[in-house]
Amino acid sequence: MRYKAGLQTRDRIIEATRGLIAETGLEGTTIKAICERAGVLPGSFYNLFDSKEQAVLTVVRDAIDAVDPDPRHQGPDSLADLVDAYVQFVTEQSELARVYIGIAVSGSRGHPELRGRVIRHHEGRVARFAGAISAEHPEMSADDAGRRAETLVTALNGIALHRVLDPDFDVATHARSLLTDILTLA
Amino acid sequence: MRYKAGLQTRDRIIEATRGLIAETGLEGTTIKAICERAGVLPGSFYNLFDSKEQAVLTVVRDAIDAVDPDPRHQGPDSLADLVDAYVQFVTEQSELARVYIGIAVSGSRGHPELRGRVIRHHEGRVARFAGAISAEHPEMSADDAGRRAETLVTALNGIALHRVLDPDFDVATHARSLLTDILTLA
DNA sequence: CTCAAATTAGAGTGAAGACTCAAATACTGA
DNA sequence: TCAGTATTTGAGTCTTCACTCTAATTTGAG
Repeated sequence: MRYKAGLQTRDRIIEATRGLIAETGLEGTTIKAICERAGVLPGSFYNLFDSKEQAVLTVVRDAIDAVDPDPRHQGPDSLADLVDAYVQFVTEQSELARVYIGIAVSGSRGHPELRGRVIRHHEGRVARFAGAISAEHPEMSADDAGRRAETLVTALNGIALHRVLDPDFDVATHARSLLTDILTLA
Repeated sequence: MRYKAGLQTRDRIIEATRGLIAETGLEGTTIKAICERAGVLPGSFYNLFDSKEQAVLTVVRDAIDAVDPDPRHQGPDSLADLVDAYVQFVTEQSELARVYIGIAVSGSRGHPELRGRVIRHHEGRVARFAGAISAEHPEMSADDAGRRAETLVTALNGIALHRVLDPDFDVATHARSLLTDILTLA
């Protein structure tokens, strides 16, 4: 992979793999299908990847990262921004969202590394949401903020899950309702 | 399947299939694996089922039904009861919960019947939750109750999803928090 | 008890899967 | 330009899958 032809081919293979995982799941993601979609022959595939698994894991890792595009950014996000970012991810990158949810359920089996990665990622997101909640509701205890953050993030994943099932599901509206409900104080 | 030996064998096959789907996903659910786990040979399997798919679909339909064990019961459920029932399902029948969530994501592809079934089932659940909310909060508009019910059910599925990832996740606590938050009026 | 039907045994089939390899071709640094 | 490496080709291997088939065994109604 030193010539640009190789890099381009690699990109096409990754793209084809991502599309197939999103559209047909791991079941339909065969070497044959990947190669056809990428316009490549098996030999080329194996010149660039050690195994099918390697290509799949690359796609999955990208999907996990895409959920939260800027994890290092420590700035003071508003809660609404965080929620909107997730809504945008779920609706605009629905392929990756599908991969993310799918892998969270089934793909983590046999891949403890992925499971750990998803869980750690989730914890990071909860922390960020908790920070935003605390900032906007200084009167709330840290414990309470953390609990609400965890509930909120988990529930948002539920919304994403449902959207995978029903493409017409109104993600934005429900996400905002959720936010309002969870932060309405008695 | 007229002799009791056949019925027992059928039960063992279904049980084995359910366990395999939950533990290894559809990927690891092969005829060989099912037969080994059930203590049966392929010939017996195909004497009782037309195809592997038939056995899998049987398990999946059971899982969907188990989410809401008594859908006809029109009595005045309390919201807390409904939530508790789901918590109980998720924690005590985690195998079926895994199957349900897994199928919601990937298994519905290529099986429009299943997708429709899951969505209809979801709508039924939302209606039931909405009824309970309205009963407990007569001052709330029907629209508002419906919206909150949809958010609640979807968020509960998110909790179930997370529990599939992390067996230590405290489903009961989060489900109750969610209920409180969503029904706290400004 | 008996016999037809149900069930089980277990080797075998064809298709499809992931992956390999040696030869041909394309690319690029020197 | 050209030598050497990267890339592509495409037929081929080996494994596993779902599923079949025939013969043997078990069941239970009459």
